[in-house]
Amino acid sequence: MSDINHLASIAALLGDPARANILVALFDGRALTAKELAYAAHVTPQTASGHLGKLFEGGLLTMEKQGRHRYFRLASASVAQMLESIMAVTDTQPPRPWRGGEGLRNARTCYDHLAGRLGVALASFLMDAGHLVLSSDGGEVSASGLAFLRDFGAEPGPSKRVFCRPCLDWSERRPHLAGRVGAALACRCFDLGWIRRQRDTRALAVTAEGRVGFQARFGFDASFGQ
Amino acid sequence: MSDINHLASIAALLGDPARANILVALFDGRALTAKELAYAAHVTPQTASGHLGKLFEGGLLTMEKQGRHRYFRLASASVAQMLESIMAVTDTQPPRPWRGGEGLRNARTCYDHLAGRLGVALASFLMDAGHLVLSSDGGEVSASGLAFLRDFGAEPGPSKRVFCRPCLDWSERRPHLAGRVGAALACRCFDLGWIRRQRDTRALAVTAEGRVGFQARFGFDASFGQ
DNA sequence: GGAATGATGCGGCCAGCGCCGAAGCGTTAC
DNA sequence: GTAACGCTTCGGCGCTGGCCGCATCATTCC
Repeated sequence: MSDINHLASIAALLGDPARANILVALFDGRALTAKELAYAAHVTPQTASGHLGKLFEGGLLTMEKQGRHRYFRLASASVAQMLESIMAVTDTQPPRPWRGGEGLRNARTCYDHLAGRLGVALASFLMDAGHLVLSSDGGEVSASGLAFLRDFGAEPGPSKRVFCRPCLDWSERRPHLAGRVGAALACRCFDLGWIRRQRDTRALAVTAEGRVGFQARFGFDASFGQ
Repeated sequence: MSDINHLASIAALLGDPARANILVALFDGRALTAKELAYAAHVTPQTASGHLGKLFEGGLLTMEKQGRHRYFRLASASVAQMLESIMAVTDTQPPRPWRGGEGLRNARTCYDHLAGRLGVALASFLMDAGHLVLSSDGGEVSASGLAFLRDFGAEPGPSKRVFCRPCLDWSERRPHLAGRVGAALACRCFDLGWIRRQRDTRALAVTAEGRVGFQARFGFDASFGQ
């Protein structure tokens, strides 16, 4: 009883377009200020402030003050996964024409890991090389995969068995690599300067070093025909 | 742009208490009539009809006419997973006192698999016996586990590698067994008559045969102290 | 055919909520 | 100190949307 109302109240928070825009803007895991989020949601700062208060109250966001700025970010990975699962539903629906930018299709972040053609290409390479097994239900990194990741500088952690969470890509409709392994891989690619975030979009830019690096290490052309 | 509005519209569908009640009532995968759902949502049939129309229009439900009845069920497993992930968020939040029935804590269905103490106990047995490895990120059935399941009559499918999706239990806070394997296991337990659905609740009843069977096969007491 | 039942359509009521303008508070910059 | 900036609170407007009573249609039972 009470928890169903709680479910509904959480969902109602996501149900307003302005708040949905705010959450999606934060979906890549960054922390943004109230003003930036107001811009992202296409509302005035006052209105955004109200929404942010509700989202914070609802436990979906965390906030930290820094001088006269307030930085907001998603409260946890489970919030990101919730957004992900809703996007999965919006996508399994009538094949509505996708009018988003081509940049988002190529490469984007999905909270803490990589998605789009880049994410799928990475996962494909690892699978083809026998480093990874992935299905819709789960996945696992092999011994050779663990060595490969370690050599690449993306050690996923100390646990003996390294499972991964697959994440169905809404643009490519193929699973890509999420979970600890996906996060470590994405983090390393940022560190190497292979990919860079862009302003005002979740789309990622593959740098010149990145194109060379992905070709050399992972054997695919990260320009995706551009 | 357009897909964010779509996300918001889906979330708005879940954001109304009456619709949330309808979806949760359908969460165990059964098909229910419009009247039953009106009762579950605590609204009149007219109101429920409106809600069902919206949910159907939004692609969250499927409907089939049978005589003068209309049976509704969740449109897909991805809808169930969406609900699951929202429940996960509602639960990772302030440790609000749980006022639900004790029956639900013991055994319930989670769309197509088993949850509650029963679900966790099953997963624990399989893990202790070396039949299953499960973490928060993923899981896998071992060769011995595959043989065990086959012998039990719950063959999960022909694929060489059998991964499982873990599902964080909101009452036990431990992962239990979802995905194809979880569904096959639950299905077999129903077939054997070990568990039975109850009216007007997602809670399951463990039958006398079930208590004997779970004790013999899985080595735990399925009465859970009752 | 007639009555009962399940489901839907319509009209009207009303609460709730999103929105912005104006004003207030706190911090930073000069 | 003064000004600029970021953010929040308050108040009022306007509209969406949930709810039910009543009526209608379709199906089944007798």
